[in-house]
Amino acid sequence: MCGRYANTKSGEELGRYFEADEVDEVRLPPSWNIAPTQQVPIVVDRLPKDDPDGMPSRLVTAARWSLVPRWATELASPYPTFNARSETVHEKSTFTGALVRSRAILPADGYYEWHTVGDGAKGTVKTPHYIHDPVEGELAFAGLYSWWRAPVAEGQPPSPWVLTATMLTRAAHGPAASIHDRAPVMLPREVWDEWLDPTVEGDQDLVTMVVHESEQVLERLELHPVAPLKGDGPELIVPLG
DNA sequence: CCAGACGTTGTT
DNA sequence: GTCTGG
DNA sequence: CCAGACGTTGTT
DNA sequence: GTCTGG
Repeated sequence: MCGRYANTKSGEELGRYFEADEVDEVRLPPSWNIAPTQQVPIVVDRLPKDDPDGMPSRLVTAARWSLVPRWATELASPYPTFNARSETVHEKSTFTGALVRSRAILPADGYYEWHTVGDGAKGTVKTPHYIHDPVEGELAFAGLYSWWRAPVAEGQPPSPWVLTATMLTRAAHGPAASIHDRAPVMLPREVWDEWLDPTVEGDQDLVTMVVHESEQVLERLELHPVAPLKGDGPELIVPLG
C-alpha cells in the first residue's frame, strides 16, 4: 500500500537525482502529506515526437495521483486507482494500456503506513509510521501514467489533457513488514532505465523483475512512529515521543 | 456473442 | 457509520 | 490513505 | 479500449 507520502524536492533537484534531460515547469510545493488526487512529480522517458526511432529523453513533470484510463468519461473514478497491485496489474483493463508503454517513477522522500492494533472494532488504534531509505535519501516508486481528457460534444472546443499516474504495490518485505502487509514497489537505480524505456513492452515478466529487485530497497528501509497526519509540514515526519 | 465493468486496502 | 475530498 | 463532513429552508 | 461473466 501507499496512500500518503512526502516529497520536498524541487523539479530541478529531482532532475539531477534521476538523471533527467528536461524538467517541466511544475509548481509542486514541498509536501509531507501528499494524498491521492493531488499533483505529484513523476519521471518519464519519452521518444522524440517526430522520430520514434530516436533516443528517448528523460523528463520530470507533474501528474494527478490516481490513474484515469483514456476511455474513462469522468476524471473522478468511482473506484480507487492510486495503487495498482503488481500481482494483477497486467490483467486490469484500467492499467494494461499504461503497463505496456507508459511506465513512470514517482519520486518520494518517504511514505507513511498505519500500524493497526485491534480488530477493527471499538478500541482499534492506528499509528502512522514514516518509512524512508537512509542510504539513498530518496525513493523511486514504480509507477504508470496515462493521459486523459474529458469528452466534449461535437463542435465544442476540446478539453485539456490531464496527466494521471499510479504506483505499483507488492507484498511487504523487510522492516516495514512488521507493521503492514503491503508496500509500494521501489526501484533500485540499476532498473530505472529498463522500467522507464518506452521501447520495452511492459508485461508481467517486467513487473516480476522489478518486484524482485525492489527487495534490496525494502531490506534497508527505516521506520519510526509519527504523530497523526494533520495539516502539512516537516513536523509530520518527526519521530513520536 | 454482448453487456457491463473497469479497484485497493483492510477487515471479517 | 459511511461517504468523499485531498 | 486518512480526516472531516455528514442538511434544509429561509432570512440576512 | 479491453476484459469477463453470463
